[in-house]
This record gives sequence, structure tokens and C-alpha cells, in this order.
Amino acid sequence: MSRTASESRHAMKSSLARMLGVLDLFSEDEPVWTVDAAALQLGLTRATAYRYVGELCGAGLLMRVAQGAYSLGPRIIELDRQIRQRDPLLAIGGRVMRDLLAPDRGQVILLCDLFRDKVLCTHQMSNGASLALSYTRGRPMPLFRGATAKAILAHLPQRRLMQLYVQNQAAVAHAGLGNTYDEFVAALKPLRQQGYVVSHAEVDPSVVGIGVPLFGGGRAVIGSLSIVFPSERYPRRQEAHLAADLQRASAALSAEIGRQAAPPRGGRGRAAPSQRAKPRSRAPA
Amino acid sequence: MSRTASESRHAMKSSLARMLGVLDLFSEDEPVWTVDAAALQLGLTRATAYRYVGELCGAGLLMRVAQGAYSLGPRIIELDRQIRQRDPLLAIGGRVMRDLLAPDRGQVILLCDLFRDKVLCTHQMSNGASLALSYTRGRPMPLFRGATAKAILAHLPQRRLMQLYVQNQAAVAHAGLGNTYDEFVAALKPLRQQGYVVSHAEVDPSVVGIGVPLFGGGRAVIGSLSIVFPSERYPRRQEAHLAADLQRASAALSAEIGRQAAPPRGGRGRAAPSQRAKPRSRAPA
DNA sequence: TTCCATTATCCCATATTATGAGAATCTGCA
DNA sequence: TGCAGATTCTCATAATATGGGATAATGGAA
Repeated sequence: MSRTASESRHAMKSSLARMLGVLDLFSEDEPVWTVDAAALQLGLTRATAYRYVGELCGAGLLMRVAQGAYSLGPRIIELDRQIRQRDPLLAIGGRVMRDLLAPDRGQVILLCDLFRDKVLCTHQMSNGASLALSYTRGRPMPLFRGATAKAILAHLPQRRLMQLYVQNQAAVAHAGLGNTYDEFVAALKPLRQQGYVVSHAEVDPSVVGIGVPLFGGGRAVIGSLSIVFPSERYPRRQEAHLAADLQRASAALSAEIGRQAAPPRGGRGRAAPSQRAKPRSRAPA
Repeated sequence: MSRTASESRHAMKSSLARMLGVLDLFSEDEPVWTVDAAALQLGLTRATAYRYVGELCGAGLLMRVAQGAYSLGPRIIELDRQIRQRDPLLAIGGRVMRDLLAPDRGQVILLCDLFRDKVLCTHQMSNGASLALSYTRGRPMPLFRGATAKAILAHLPQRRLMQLYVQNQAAVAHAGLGNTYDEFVAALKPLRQQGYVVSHAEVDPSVVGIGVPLFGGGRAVIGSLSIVFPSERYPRRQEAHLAADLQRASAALSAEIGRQAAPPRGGRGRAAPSQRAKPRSRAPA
């Protein structure tokens, strides 16, 4: 493992990753940054920090709101719209999600992604102005509480579970998922086998949720699909039915997604990438 | 200008920019991409394309939805929420925007950014379910039609106007802003001098809008603030009043933003970056 | 199950390109 | 008008991104 003499400074992330790290600085507490502050925080040179910020501004991911003041940029909003409009999951899942709203009992349908050891709600659907949930679009939630989260958790591969456990021992215990790794795994097993998870007021009081995992491509979980009721209107009798509906929806989603990916073939297959004639004008150098 | 022997391939954009270019591929028509297709489209090697996509997935800006299928990722949704929650413009402008909704006439308040020769609506505020506008949050709109757009256009620096003109001669003419550059500039002058722009059904039929520019830091326009009415409820009498209100709001916004940026000083100044004690754990190297 | 077409990762020498230090310039507020 | 801070430049150097192709994983079909 002889590394000539580099290390010392950067945690050997590629410069690409280092630059994207700038985006992580912008939090609810500190939504506006100075280039110098960012440089300091990330251990970058002033020059480099200016270069990064410059690039990111050029891409619209950052924006200069005033002299020495940068914040997240408009491109993010544009990209978000692109997702709302054409996210493949939503495109496919839209119908099935709407179907689940059928008998209106104040329920909300959530489509969530697994992201960085967190659950992130990416799409939300309801009949009207509905119950105030902690799960808001775009808000990362912990992976250990609530049906939405556990539906994912229960299907994570061993390796990942182990990592998660050692890094979140306290949270796991606090969520009642066991005081040892073995207990943790044992607690998840029935959830995985059952194929769906029901939770009562684990995240928000007076809220009941049913969640099922969502598989992308092969076997890997990429998120979950769940339905959430205000507990006083929760149709307990139909729990199994609802769960089955969710599972069916999830399966349809996974299948369809697999199909979307398919057609690199030249035939009639359409959908995917399909490099059009490429008329983009580029300086021919 | 001797450049040893590089050029030929990349349009001499930094690798950072090249990588971010991947994000631009995802459009409404093609929301899912194969790595190979992306490589082809952008003129990248397979290896490099995989590296870029890998990085972007790591940052959550992209996501692998299935084998060989990538789409925009959840981090974008998270960042968008961060903006909705804490965008400095919105944070400051929230109150003034709300005030403008006071006598409910079905109006909508728009906060837009200038972005890449387009107007991009970043925040939208209304009383209830309201008129269907072409201006949707995150949708880029042309710079030549509508009060929202022209309010920005009228205050762009000469250089920028010239560029814009040569690249959009047809659009300018079609918008009735002149058939020569001089006419174009002449058409904008009164709008700039008046300080606000009123438009009738220029973007959507039966819609009237009043827009004022928004200045960031120094003199540069960074966006616009506008109010939009269904034309049958438009209070023509109060046009001047409304415009003045908007201008006041805009001025307040600009001023406050300038303040936000200020306090790199150690004193009582708070707000901005303020590198806190920095307890973040980093390998001390 | 086995096979096949793709997708994805690895490897490593090389050159491209990002980097850092500080001077020079610009900016906007007082 | 002046000044402090913000931003851009310059350039030599080292770091590291690149590319080509071999290799390994993957998932669907037979």
C-alpha cells in the first residue's frame, strides 16, 4: 500500500466528489455561505474553493445572492421539476398510487427512496389537505422507525445491516429492534418474511402505516411504497388486503422498471436513451 | 495562444463541468439514460462515463433505477426541500410576498431567477387553488415575453443584451421588441425607466402581470418579483399602487440580502456563514 | 439450471489538468 | 473617495483524471 506522498490532505476522494461536497455544506442552519468559510470547512485552498463555487454556479447548482454570499441555485429547482414531471418511478407508479387512494379515509401514499442510510420521501400523494406527517417530500428520515423505513430495512443485505448496526447501535436499541446484532437481525426476519410492515404511531402520533419494499432491477431494495392512515380511520379489517395491494403495486413497479431499462436493442424497442441524431452544436475545436 | 496539442477532444471545459454536463441529459423526453448512451452523447469514454455516473450516484444526484438505467436522484429532492425551507430570498421575501396576497383577487405572487438566458420561477405563492399559469415552479420560461421576464430583461447590462439579441433575433422580433438591436434597446428603455412592467396575456390568455426587477448585491439583476391576476379581476385603478408595493418589496429584499452577506466581522453580526467552532470530525492527517 | 448479452469494474502508464501561493483587480459599502 | 474584502489571474508543478481493453458481475431467456 505504498502511496508515494499524496494523502496527508484530502481523504483521497476524487476532485469531482470533493467539489460536490460543497453542496453538502448548505443546511437549514447555514443556508448561505462565504467562499472562504466553505474553503475553511472543507479544507480547500481559497483558489480551489473559488473554482469549485464558480463551476457550481455555472451549472446553476449554486447561486451568488450577493457579494460574498452563495446559496443553492435555481438549477436544483429545475431538476426537481424534471423529477416531479418524469421520474420513472412516479411515471409508472402514479396509477397504482392513485388507485390506493380509492376509498378516501384520509390516507396518504408515500414513495420513498433509500438514500445514504436514510429514508427519503420522493413522492407523496393524497386526496386533499391531509394529515400532517413528519414524512415530507425531501426530508430524510431515520431508517429504524416507521413502516416506511422498516420495509426497506428488513430487506437490506447482511453487509449493509452490519454496517448500519455498528454505526447506529443506540438508535436500533431505542427503536426496540434489539440490543445485539443478532437480536437486530432476528427482529427484522419476520418483517422480511411477512413482506410488509405495519407500524402504529412510531413516527407521528395517531398515525398508522403499512409499508412494502420496492426492488429495483435485481434483488436490491431501492425504496418503499407505503400507505398511511390517521389511526382513527384505519381500516384494521382490511390490513391484509391493503398490504397485498401494496405488494402488487410494488411488484408491478419493479417489473415495469426492469422493462424500461431493457431496449438497447435496435428493433422496435423504444423508451430508453436512444441517442438521437445528436445535432448538438459543439465547437468543433 | 499556443496550446501544445490538447484541444481536439473536449471543448476545454473543466472535468467538473463535463461531469455536471451529464445532468443536462435528463430531459422530459429522455428521463432515463444508459451509461453508454450518455458517453456517446457527451463524447466521453465508457470508463469516464462510468466514473462520472458513479460519482453522481454517490452524491445522490443520479440514481440507478435498474440495470443499465439511471435517472435523476433523490438528493435533488432533498436539496429542493432545503431551498423551499431556507432559501434566503424566500426567507426574506416570504412576508412581503404574503402581504401582496392581502385583498384576494385570485392573484399569484412569483419570485423568479434569471438563469441561463431563461426565467425560472423559484417560488410561487397564492391564496388557494388558483389560475393555471405557464409559470410553474422550476419551469424555465423565455426571456422576452411577460412582465416577469421583461422586468429582468430591461435591466440586463449592455453586453448581455447584445449577446441575447444576436442569439434570439427571431424571438425578439416575434415578441414585438424590435427588428434591430437598436430598436430592441429602445424598446427596453422605457420599461427600465418606469421601474416596472405590465403585461396583458403575453404568456397566458386572460392573465395580467406586473413585474419588478430584483437586484442582488450591487447593481446586477438576479431575478424578478411579480404579481399575476386573472384579467377579469385585475384592479386596473391600483396598478401604480401595486407596482409601488412590488418595488418596495423588491428593494427590501435586495437590502436585506446585502445585509445577510455582510458579517464576516467578529462582532455581534450573526446571520451568514460564521464558521462555527468546526467540531466536524475529519481525519487530522 | 445453463448460457448469453450487457453492464460494470479494474488496471496502469501517460499526459492532461487541477492545484496552490500570492499578486493584481474588482467590487460595493461607508 | 477610499478601503476592506471579494474575485480573478498567472504559472510552474505535481497530482490525478483519462482511456483502452481485459475482466468480472448481472439478469433475462432458453
